[in-house]
Amino acid sequence: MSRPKVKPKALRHVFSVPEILEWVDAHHARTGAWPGLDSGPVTGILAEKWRNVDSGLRLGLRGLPGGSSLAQLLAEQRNVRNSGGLPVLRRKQILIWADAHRKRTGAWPTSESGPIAEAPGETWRAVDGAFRVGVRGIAAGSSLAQFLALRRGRRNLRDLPRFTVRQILAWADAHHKRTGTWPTTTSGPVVDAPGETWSAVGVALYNGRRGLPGRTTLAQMLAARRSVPMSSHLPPLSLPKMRIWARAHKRRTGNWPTPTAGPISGAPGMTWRKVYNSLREGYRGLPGGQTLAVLRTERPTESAPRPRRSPLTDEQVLAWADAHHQRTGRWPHSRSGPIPEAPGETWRAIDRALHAGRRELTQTNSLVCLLAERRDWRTHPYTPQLRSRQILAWAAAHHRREGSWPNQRSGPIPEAPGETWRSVDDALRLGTRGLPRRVCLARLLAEEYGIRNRTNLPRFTHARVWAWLQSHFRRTGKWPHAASGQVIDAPAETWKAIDVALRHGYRGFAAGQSLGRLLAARRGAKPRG
DNA sequence: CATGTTTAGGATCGTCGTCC
DNA sequence: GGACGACGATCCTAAACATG
Repeated sequence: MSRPKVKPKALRHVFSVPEILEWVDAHHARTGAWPGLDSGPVTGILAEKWRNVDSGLRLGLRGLPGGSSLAQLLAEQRNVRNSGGLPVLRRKQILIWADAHRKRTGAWPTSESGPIAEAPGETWRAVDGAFRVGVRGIAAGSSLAQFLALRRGRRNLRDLPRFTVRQILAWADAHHKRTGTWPTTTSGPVVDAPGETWSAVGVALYNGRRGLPGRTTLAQMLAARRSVPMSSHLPPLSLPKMRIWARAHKRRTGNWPTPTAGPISGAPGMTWRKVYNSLREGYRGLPGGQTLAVLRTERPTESAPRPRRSPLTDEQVLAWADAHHQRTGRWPHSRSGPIPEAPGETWRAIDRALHAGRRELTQTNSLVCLLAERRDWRTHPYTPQLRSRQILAWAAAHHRREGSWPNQRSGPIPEAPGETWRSVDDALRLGTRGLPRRVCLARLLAEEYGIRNRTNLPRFTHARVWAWLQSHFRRTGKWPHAASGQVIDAPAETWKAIDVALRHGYRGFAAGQSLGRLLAARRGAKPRG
């Protein structure tokens, strides 16, 4: 039965503001931090705690004037941020900061943009938080992204305009009218829709984004709705016809055509870039490996008999590939250029030789295929199919090892070299690599193992919470509060989480309540001891 | 208990590299 | 030129954390 010892009044130290500031500075010099209420004893003064100093400043005890606080003193005298008395954020001021950020960096700020250069102590995350939660004079229910979209017309990733097939066709028609060609996914920005690109349109069509059904492509759509021939089914190009185009170009401009010479007159939709690509890569019935130069000769040269090339072995090719991998950190592919270890050889030549089974190499699809088989290197066509069962087994292993379930940020999967949790999550979301469509890792784990995640948290109801409250009271004889830890009848829930949900309006509750208020109301309504 | 800030992680968009 | 997986960047909700 020890009672707290109360020091006789006469022995208590009398404080003064300059003296407190001395202690404050000493504390800062010693610890690098400013003292707070929980900083314990004040060094240099016997049995005084910072909490006592604060009380003195607040209540006007021990010779102090009162009406202040430790935090307020630090804010006024030492310019320390006081979370209890932060200045109101003005929307106009935020716009000035945002404009300055954009001028300096070329981009609008986001919540990830860190400290605000023009406002020491402030961060973009805190500003975003103020918009969401509604603090410091700002109404709740918005966000930095929404604010900048409203006031500066910035595109908000989470609120992008929906696409419709009709709209895309109208843009495509305008593109066709203007340029004489139909757009492709590499056509750059959509002129009639600022901010949009044909690449984004293509991805949205294929993956079913922004209101589109998905699983179609720009080329398929234009083939079906505008009778544009699909590039993969284009008729062969004939050398004589291309020579006629080239001579006409020479007559008109004085020069032989180059890949950048633009559209070909008399051949709607055709460009010199397309001709060049087809010659080089061997599309549309052409052999490949040629340039526009072949169009300059009058007669089809029999392309100078190819010098017979020395035989190779798979092992030799693999050794060069290993050297390339060692040097660059990547495996070579058909466009990796010359091979330094083998003067005169290029990866393209090797790739073609492998394809044709020439030069005594084992015939295989390609260089990539050889590396996939012999070096266990994974690339798109060789990415293995995935099975939900396999993914669940990896997840269970992760859980055994880490004590937590994996999510999209969990990094590589040790059981599956080359695989990451992100790549698995992407495949599940898009329904690729043999997986059923439109699931995600979190939902798979929820459905198969009952693992909670942020989007499938059960809703709360007042009735259920009231039942938990009564049960807690029956078992412990006390009513729970926010710090009471786990809910006995629902071990996955905490009283803290329930309190926060009541306050902010999460998980089915309306905002503006609290555990304490709920309890008071219920007990008032039906007292139960 | 109130106020304010930060973290964890789920969802979405768009670009890039590389293959055919 | 199209396909398609990897990846970075964002934006959002829910909850934890920090301080007074």
